[in-house]
Amino acid sequence: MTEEQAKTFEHILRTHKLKVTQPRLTVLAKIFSKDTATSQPDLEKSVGDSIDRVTLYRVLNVFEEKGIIHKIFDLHGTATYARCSTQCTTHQHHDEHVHFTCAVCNSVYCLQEIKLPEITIPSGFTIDQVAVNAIGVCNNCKKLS
Amino acid sequence: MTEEQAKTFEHILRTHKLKVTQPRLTVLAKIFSKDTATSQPDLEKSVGDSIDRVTLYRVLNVFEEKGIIHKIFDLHGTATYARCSTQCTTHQHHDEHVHFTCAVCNSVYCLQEIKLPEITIPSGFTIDQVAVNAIGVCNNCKKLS
DNA sequence: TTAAGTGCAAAATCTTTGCAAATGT
DNA sequence: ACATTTGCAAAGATTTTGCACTTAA
Repeated sequence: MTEEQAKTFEHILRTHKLKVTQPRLTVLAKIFSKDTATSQPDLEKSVGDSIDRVTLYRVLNVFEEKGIIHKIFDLHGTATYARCSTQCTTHQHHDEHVHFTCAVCNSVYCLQEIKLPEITIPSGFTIDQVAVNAIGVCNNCKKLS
Repeated sequence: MTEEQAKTFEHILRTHKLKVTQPRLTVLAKIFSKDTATSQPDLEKSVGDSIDRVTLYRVLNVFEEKGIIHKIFDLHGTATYARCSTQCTTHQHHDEHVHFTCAVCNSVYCLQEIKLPEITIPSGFTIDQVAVNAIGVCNNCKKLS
């Protein structure tokens, strides 16, 4: 983690009235370093025993509550986490972007740049948000095959 | 379960080379009686101890493998199950319809009649299927509020 | 100083596996 | 009769809770 990154992460934490601690900085670095969502198991493996399993759960939960990250479930129902767009606030997520899940490597990509399709629903229903998950094979896995 | 329904369910099982057993008939009846997907916990509660928990898992898994039902994860990552459309075959699911998840009652509706939007993805990626999940408040919960 | 956060132990869930008994065909 | 399916017990995995110790502000 560079000096500059550390500054950024510290700022994120302070903005959300969270104390700056090592576990939190580590988790932020892991999640923000990738353009794909990171699964709980992957996070757990990558932090090793530098962070207690329970602490990891708590850090992820508080980040989600504060709107720093959001949770997406992959094809197997495993929780994965990705950074929120800037508009996210506590208890008010706006993750209205398309997710792409690779069926090979199971990575979840947040495709911010693609605009959401229009959905029409039956009368009597109201829509708060639309989650779109395209499932296929990603760039990376294509190359490998 | 009416005589006629029993016939239908027996036929479904035989078609997929599955033996006709009480647990399987019960689960089929539960899932097919609703237009919303049924969660594993709900199923478990509603069958009580007429079916062993382990058997329920196995029945759901074999139904999914055979393409009789499909699995959808709700907002909390809980597995829910709904009948497959007729085109589903073993290991070849075609659940390309829109799901609507009610944020109040957590029900998952399969909206077969609504056509899928077009999605464009980055180059190098290929799409196999698109899962759309509209999240909001359903008909039922609207009335109650 | 002190409220917030962490780590450990332990509990509560959720899901899978192995195997003997029961059951459908 | 015999392969399939079930139920129980037990293991494995995942997530939560309680509480004492530590640490950031």
